[in-house]
Amino acid sequence: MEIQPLGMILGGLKGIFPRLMANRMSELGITYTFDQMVVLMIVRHSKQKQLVQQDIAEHMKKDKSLVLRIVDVLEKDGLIVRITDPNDRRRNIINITGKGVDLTDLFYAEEQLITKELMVGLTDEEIYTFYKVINHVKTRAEEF
Amino acid sequence: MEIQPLGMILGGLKGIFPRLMANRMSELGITYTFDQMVVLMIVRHSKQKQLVQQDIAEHMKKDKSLVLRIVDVLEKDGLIVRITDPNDRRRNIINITGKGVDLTDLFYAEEQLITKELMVGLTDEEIYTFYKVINHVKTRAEEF
DNA sequence: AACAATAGTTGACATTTACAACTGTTTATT
DNA sequence: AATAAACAGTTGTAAATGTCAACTATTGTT
Repeated sequence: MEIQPLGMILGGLKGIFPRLMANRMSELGITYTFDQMVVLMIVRHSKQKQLVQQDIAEHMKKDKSLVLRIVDVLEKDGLIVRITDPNDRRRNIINITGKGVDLTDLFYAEEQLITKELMVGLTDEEIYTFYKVINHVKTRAEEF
Repeated sequence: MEIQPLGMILGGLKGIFPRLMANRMSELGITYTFDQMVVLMIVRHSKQKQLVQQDIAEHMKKDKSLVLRIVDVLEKDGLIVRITDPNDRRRNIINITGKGVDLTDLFYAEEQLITKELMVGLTDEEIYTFYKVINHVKTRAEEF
C-alpha cells in the first residue's frame, strides 16, 4: 500500500488544533500563544525536580533563545518563577506559580474537550492505534 | 479510555517532519521553507482548472496576505506564473512552471522517503488507521 | 447608478525560526 | 594553580509566519 507523505498530511493538520484552542482561549480572554502554553504545561508536569530552560528547549526541540523569550513572558506575567540554582549558578530553576497552575488546568480542560469533540465517531481501538503510530513516528524521528 | 489532548501530542510532532525535510533539502541546496513547498505542491496537484490565491489560502487555512507573500517569492524564483483571469480581472490564475515541477518532484520523493523511514515497524493496518483518524479529525475540525 | 461583495495588495505588529556571538559559571585538562 | 573547554543563559539579527485592518480594483446585485 502506498504511503501518503506525512508532511502534506501533517501540514494540513498542524494548524487546526492550535487555532481551535486559540479561538476558545480568546473567548476566555486568554491570549497566550500555543507554544507559550506548551512551555507552561511542560513546567507544570515535569517530573524533573529542577527544570531549567535548556531542558525545555530540548523537550520542545526548539532554540534556547526562543525558550528564553517565552520564559521571560511567563515570568513577567507571574505564571512561573525563575530561581538561580544554588548548586550551579549557570542554571535557572523554573517553577510554576499558583496562577500558572490555574491557567494550565483551564488550558488542559479545554484541550481535552476539543480533543473529545474531534474524536467523536472513532473507536477506542482506532484512537489507540493513532497514538501508537504517533509515538512510533516520534521515536523513529529521534533516531535520525 | 482517557484520551490524551491532541494539542500536546501534535505539538510534539508538528516540528519533526518539516525539520527533517529542511535538513534533507538544505543538503541538496534547496532553502525553500516547508510552507513555500506546500503552496507549490498545492499548485502542482490542484484539480482546479484555474487556481487563485484565495483558493490556496482556503486550502491551507491561512491568511491571504501570507499566501500572497509566498506566491510572490515562488513567482520571483520562476517556479510559478501568475496570469490575470481574462474573465475576472480581480483574479490571478496561478500555474506551475517546468522548474516548479522539477522541484516538487524532488520534494515529493524526499518526503516519501522520510515517511517510509518513519513508518518502518508499523503494520499496514496501523498506518491505514492512522490516516483514517487524521482525515476524521480534519473533517470534524472543519465542522466547528 | 449606487451599493455590496470579492480578490488581491499593503502595512503593521507580535511571534517564531534559526543562527551567531557574547557573558558568566562550572568542569576538565594541563 | 592556571588555563581551556563546555555549559547555561542572554542578546542581537534577519527572515518567515501569524494575524489583522485598511486599502484599490473589479465584479455582482439591487
